[in-house]
Amino acid sequence: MGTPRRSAPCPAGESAPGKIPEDARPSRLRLPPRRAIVHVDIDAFFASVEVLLDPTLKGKPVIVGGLPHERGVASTCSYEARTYGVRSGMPLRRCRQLCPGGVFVRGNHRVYQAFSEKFFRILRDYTPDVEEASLDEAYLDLTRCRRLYPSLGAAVRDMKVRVERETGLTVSVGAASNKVLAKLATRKAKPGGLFELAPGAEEEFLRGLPIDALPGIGPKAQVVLRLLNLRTIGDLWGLSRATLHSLFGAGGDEIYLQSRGVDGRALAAAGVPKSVSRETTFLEDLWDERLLLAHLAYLCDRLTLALRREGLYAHVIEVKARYADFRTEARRRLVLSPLRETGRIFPIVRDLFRELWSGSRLALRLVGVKAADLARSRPLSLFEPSAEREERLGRALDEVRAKYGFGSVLTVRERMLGVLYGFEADRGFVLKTASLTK
DNA sequence: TCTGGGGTCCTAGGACCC
DNA sequence: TCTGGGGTCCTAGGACCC
Repeated sequence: MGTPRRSAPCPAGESAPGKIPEDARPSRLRLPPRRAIVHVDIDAFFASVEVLLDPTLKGKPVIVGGLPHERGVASTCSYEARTYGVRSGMPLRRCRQLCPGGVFVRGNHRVYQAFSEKFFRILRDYTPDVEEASLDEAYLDLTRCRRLYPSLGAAVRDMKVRVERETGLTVSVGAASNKVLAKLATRKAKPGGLFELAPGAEEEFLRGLPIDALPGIGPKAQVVLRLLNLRTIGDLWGLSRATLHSLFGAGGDEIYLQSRGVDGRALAAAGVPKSVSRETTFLEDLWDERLLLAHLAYLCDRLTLALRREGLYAHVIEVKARYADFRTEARRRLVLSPLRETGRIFPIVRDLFRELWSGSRLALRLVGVKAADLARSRPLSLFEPSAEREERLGRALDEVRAKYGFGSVLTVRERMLGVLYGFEADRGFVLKTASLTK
């Protein structure tokens, strides 16, 4: 099996709070040094960037994710918006109800990406051991760098000041002996603070935290735990590992260990991604097969653009559909020779889509395509001239679209399928099959 | 409160092979 | 002939995270 998502039981290695479970007790003979893990999180990232781009938004409730009449949710909101009860993940229409004066923006991922790159460049000045947990979230392992810094605390404060000065964004920082404790420390530091969890203070720190603060406990697990009348992390200590395992499978073992502050995970190294996907939720449900296929062709083009940019080939192609009633189905196919050309991927997508959709013919609210089981290179023996031609076509399209926008040029396939772009002043070329009703 | 987009990992069942 | 057990691959779906 792959690397565990959360902590692997760490036999000898973790400094942990008082209630160390028997099966996770470190060996007495050789205690490795306590690790120095720092978690850094940009406060209200997307919304804060929007305020930097447009200073008149400062102090206003900013909600990033879309316009309030659109289908969608808030991906980030400013702290001002949070005072109205708005939260990330909340449907936009609900946000507007709670906060009618809110400033709604669609957001610009490319700009966020650029800020994120700057953020990580600064962090890497302090240690090479940096994990990119997301665009706005990082773990640093300063254990190996201890001797470089007279005081770890001073180094972390210096890093925080530099990030804030050079990006204009505020960050929250947590420091502890492992990842889960550092992340929980950051939660306490928010917004904009720094919290260092002192050795020996872990048990008291964890005891009173709400159960949903623990990574890995989502909405479903919360329902179960609430039925058991468990509200805090301390309450979890009363459950045996076997009980948690029977409730949540492998995730239950992680909950057992992490609720006790035990987490032996090393920082994840950047590597080949596992999958790349592109999907769209339509403004209104669609049932016209021609339009749906046209949109899938467009998504294939965006997908292969991403594959070419990252130098990746796919062994698995997947199509996803979400019905008007929100049920979601997917079909995938394993291909023997790895792909990244639209001309080869789209026929597979079309077949999978017809297989998927032929039965019910309910209207669809979403379609998506995914490339998985990715590899950096195509095996030499499978070289085929037609693939080479497709590849060149793809690269040429990338260049034109980089210059003039995605909708500036359509492939023959897209024309035949009826892909339709329009030009909108504020957004450039916009796919019209996705917004037929407006 | 009609519910995004881009990811990761886990689980379960069936096919297939020995 | 009336019946195995284990391992692995593949597919589909779901929980969770930001």
